[in-house]
Amino acid sequence: MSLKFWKPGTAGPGSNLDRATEVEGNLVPSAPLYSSLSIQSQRERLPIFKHRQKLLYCVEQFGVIIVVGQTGCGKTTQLPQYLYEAGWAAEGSVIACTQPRRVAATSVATRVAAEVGTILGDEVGYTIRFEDVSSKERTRILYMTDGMLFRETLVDPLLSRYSAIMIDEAHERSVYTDLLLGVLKKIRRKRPSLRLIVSSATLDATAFLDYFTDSATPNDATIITLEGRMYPVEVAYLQEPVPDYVRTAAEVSWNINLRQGPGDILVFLTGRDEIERCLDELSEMLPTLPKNAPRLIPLALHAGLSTDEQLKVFEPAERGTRKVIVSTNIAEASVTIDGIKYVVDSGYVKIRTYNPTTALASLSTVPTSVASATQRAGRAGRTAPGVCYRLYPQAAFESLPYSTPPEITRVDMTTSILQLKSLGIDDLMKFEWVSSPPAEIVLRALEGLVAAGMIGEDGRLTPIGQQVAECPVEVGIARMLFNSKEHRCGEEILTIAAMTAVQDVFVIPEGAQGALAELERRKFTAEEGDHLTLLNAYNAFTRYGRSSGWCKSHALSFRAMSRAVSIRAQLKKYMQRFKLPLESCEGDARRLRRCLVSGYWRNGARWVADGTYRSVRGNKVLHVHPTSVLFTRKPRSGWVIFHEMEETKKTQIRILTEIEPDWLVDHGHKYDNAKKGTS
DNA sequence: GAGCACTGC
Repeated sequence: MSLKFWKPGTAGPGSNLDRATEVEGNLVPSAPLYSSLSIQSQRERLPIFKHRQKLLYCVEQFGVIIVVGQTGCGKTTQLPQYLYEAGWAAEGSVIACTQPRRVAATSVATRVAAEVGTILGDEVGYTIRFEDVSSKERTRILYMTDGMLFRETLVDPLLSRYSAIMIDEAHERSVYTDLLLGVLKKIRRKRPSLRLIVSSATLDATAFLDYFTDSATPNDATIITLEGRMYPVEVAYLQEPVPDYVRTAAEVSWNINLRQGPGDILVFLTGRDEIERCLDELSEMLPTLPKNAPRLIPLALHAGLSTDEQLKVFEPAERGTRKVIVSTNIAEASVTIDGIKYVVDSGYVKIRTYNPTTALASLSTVPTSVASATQRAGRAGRTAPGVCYRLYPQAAFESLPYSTPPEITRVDMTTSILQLKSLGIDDLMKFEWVSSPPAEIVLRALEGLVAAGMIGEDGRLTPIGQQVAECPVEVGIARMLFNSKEHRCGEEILTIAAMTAVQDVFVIPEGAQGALAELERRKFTAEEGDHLTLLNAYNAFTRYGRSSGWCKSHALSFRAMSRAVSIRAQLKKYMQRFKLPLESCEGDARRLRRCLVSGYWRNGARWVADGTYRSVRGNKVLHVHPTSVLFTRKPRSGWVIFHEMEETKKTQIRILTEIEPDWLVDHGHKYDNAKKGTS
């Protein structure tokens, strides 16, 4: 092991030597809130406090304020309170603060309610999907997910109950952040009294300033930079690139353990596979660990783990031991672990991209960005000065893109465009995007919406399109829900819709446990395919008391199943609102499958002799995903519809159900006639 | 015969 690092000196975010106190989206609840200091003096010690007057002045003078601040400056908890104290929530108006993640919205709201001295849900509350802990009359500061606020624009296009809206973590550029910013710019033209605060952790924030500054509003926006509260992080690069960063990551972690002082290690890799390989490498080396070295505790962290397994990474390392947490990108922003002193960064990340020509989503491993590498390094400096080892040469760092392309430029836009149309934004090319999605993606989405009958030839929403836009599901699934009336199977379709919306229902552990899990899963297997298998699993879950113990013994994810229950309850309300009957098909699987075809008819495929399928549209070679109950079996009719298609090493289809080819032909005719205007 | 970055409504 002769890896040579050199250190170009201290870099990374911030360098203020004070303990970070900003609450973030932790999996674990934050430590006890206050010790001896009063709430007021705690608040006054935050770095943001000395900018209070300036911030309030800017909110008076400008319509849009871009706030650049590192983690720990207190912007998320303090800014809404400053506005509140200055009277921005007078006369029943509300100050909103959006977060990209649910945990962040709830934990920050809890913290702020304590600071304000109110019960959560009273003056300070939060709104996330399935949970509204706020009062329409009394809540003045409302934390919410950005998706929730975007949804609110569908009901109240001017967001008239808000006096000020803070879009937090805007640098993450989630689809909803981008849609919201676009809509908010439009709203501010009609309602200039609304104040907008865009908060971002990176210096890239000038892009937001440019976005809100144009000839129509030349002096409307300003930018304020706040200092963070982070310890310095030293950055070291490899002198030469390495062929296998997984192996190198294990070796570097090993050397840190031998040569460096106390502190846990956080390793960034791209996926579960790499994480397991890295942990294997470390385990193989463990027997050779010198007696005087700290004992290494290797731990995995990725979204596929159960809550229990994820919580393990938060347990403090015992004396004489050191944790090595090998993680996906989940530890970059979603999960914060204290006590990390060393970060090992592979420099790669897996991102989803969407190819509108083939309508294929794919997952590919790409180099990270400068912004993301900086964020990763910062994970070493939360509680003490740290070191970040980048497993690539400095020259490679310098050639990285500044930031990862925003999500909106690389995902299927069907649902987003339906929602924008519902907001009355008919000319999508005139919509002021922060970053424009590629024209091909927009066109592809429009074409799909026309084919599904959501948009008419005039480019406007059809009556059913208007209703579907309100449903929080994909368009195909919504069509299926609406068509269940005709097929008299609303009860079952509702369950299937909910189950397809959650991923990773079946838990498959490694090794022998995995084989046992496979046997458990077979108990739910329906001959017709995966949709009915999911239906069986859901019905069994509710029949046996919705318990986590039952899930564990049947290889099901309790988290996923509980989510399905919530989604089903939510969708049920929409079905009732749209007067869709909740009839049961009474075990008539044929009716159920016909209804599935009515939603998924564009996703038809035909079995061929080598065990693969050919797509009806495009004759593409499709491989069945190994989780499918049809993975090993030829469907009797030779035809299936599938829920989704994704490109990994091969093009795979997930969640399949056997159908009769005539049913597809039926829908083809209907579509054709609709296009010709004869039906 | 074999696989899944991360969110969100």
